[in-house]
Amino acid sequence: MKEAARLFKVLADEARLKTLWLLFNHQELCVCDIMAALDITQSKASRHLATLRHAGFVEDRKDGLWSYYKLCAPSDGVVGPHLELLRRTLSARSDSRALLAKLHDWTDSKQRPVVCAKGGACKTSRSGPPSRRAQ
Amino acid sequence: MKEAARLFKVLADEARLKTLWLLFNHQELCVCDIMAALDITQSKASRHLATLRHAGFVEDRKDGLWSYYKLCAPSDGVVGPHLELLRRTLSARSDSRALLAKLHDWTDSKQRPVVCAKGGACKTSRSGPPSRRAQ
DNA sequence: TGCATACATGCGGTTATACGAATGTATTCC
DNA sequence: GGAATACATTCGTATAACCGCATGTATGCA
Repeated sequence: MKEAARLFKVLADEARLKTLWLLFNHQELCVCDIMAALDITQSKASRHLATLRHAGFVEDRKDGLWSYYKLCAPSDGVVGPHLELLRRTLSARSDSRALLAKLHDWTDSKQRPVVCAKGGACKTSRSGPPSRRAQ
Repeated sequence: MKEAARLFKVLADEARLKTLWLLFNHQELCVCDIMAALDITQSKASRHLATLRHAGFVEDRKDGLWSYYKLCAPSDGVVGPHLELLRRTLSARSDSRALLAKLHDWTDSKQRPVVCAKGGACKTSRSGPPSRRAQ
């Protein structure tokens, strides 16, 4: 029962819900993707991702300088059903689609470093992972 | 999205989860029932019930001195599915059954004011609603 | 080797939450 | 009316959550 409350507490934050929603719709995302889509600072994105990771919602994978996050497999049966329900709940909302659109704008811009350099979304970085860069 | 976070925040408390669980299994309960089953103070029980009420999870009914709480009808479609999932999740847990047993011990004792007067569960009251009293 | 990048984390401040204790309110019973 | 009861609410406080800022760490690149 205490455990259930702990899990709900992790879900009780808008930034974390948005992050989960993005991960529902993408295989994996790096920290700068979350930063750009949610328009938040790097430390905030990193910390919320750490919270989700500690709670067993997501897992990370390091690749060079980048940390990629993705949803954990819904194995334990406690987190899984709630996430699935959350996914369906959010799917019907317009702000959810808007958030996805913002992420797509960002990932598109990552292909064109020039555009990104002029935009205000990226403060500390001006390009995505090397494998995704157009150059 | 912000609204979803707000609802999860209401669920992110053990006392409130326990209260909801008891209301899953009983048509309606008064504040002293929650106090006894959860072994918490009156102000704590009242406050958590108010939180659940403000969030639209439960509704209250006044009958003389007593306030009876029950679950709201799952009409809006946002709260309902999550509560149903919570209900099923908690059903499988042993501590959930223990909590129900504790409530039943209390309601039984309400039929015998003498037993309740000796117990430590009720601090400010020594009997249940008049309609349920054995005398 | 030196610098830039991507991310994690420690620190201090602010805000939100939870709590017990006490008080307030409405009701019932004598 | 007065006491007792059931509950709500206020108040002060302790704790936790969240955040920006700064720094630390590891990696990649010239």
